[in-house]
Amino acid sequence: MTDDMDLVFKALADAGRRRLLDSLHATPGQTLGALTEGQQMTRQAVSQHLAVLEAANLVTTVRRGREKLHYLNPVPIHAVQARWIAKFERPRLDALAALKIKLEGDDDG
Amino acid sequence: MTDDMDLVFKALADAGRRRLLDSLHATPGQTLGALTEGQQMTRQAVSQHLAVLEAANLVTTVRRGREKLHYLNPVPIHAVQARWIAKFERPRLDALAALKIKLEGDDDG
DNA sequence: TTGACATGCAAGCTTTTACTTGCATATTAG
DNA sequence: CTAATATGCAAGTAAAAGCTTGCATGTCAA
Repeated sequence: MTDDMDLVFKALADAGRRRLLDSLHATPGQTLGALTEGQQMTRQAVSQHLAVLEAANLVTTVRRGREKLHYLNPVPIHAVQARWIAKFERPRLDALAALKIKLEGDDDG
Repeated sequence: MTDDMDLVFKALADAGRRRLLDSLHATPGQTLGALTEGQQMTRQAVSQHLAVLEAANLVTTVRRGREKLHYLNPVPIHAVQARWIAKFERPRLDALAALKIKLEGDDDG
């Protein structure tokens, strides 16, 4: 019984896939080839990661001839935030987290 | 190189572990035995899941004699929200997500 | 101390995940 | 048509995850 939320969580649980989402966030509509260039993976590996992201509905694609354009779909990420993360929020933590980010630098592996 | 964020994402990528967090959110300070009762897993399986959650700093423990009390630590969840999810937010989606939750019911598997 | 209770440790098994290699299909340009 | 380009499919391999079983350690109560 893998529901939709579970697919999203599992899709996000890989740094390579999160990097692909970052890349699509920065540059929407990239092809498989373009996405592969920014990664240290073969084209096939990237393709399989994209399939996972598509299954979780985090990425939507449009075919254009022999190319496949990839777009980030932020809705599932937002659903995770609204339906799951919000349950665990405590009011004050926003400010603390912001400070922590400032001190640490804002990168994600 | 698994950084802190990656441990958190991976820890959250399992429905059983998310249920444990839910349980600790509802009832803080539960022992391993108490947490096991609400799950369809053996004590050892729950113990191993809790170890993953502890490694990600999502759960903090206090020893009390022969018991070990478990507490949810919301800070890493908030860090994920603030440092990663926030990047993908689009202003209007909050209202839409709230409506979607209302229509679907608010459960997580 | 002794027995019951709560948790810890570790080996072994099964399933899933991540990745690679090799070939197939589809599209565009000349 | 033909060659180059862009992607798809599938089998195979290696590593990681999830779970179980069996025994060990530590604590409390009588």
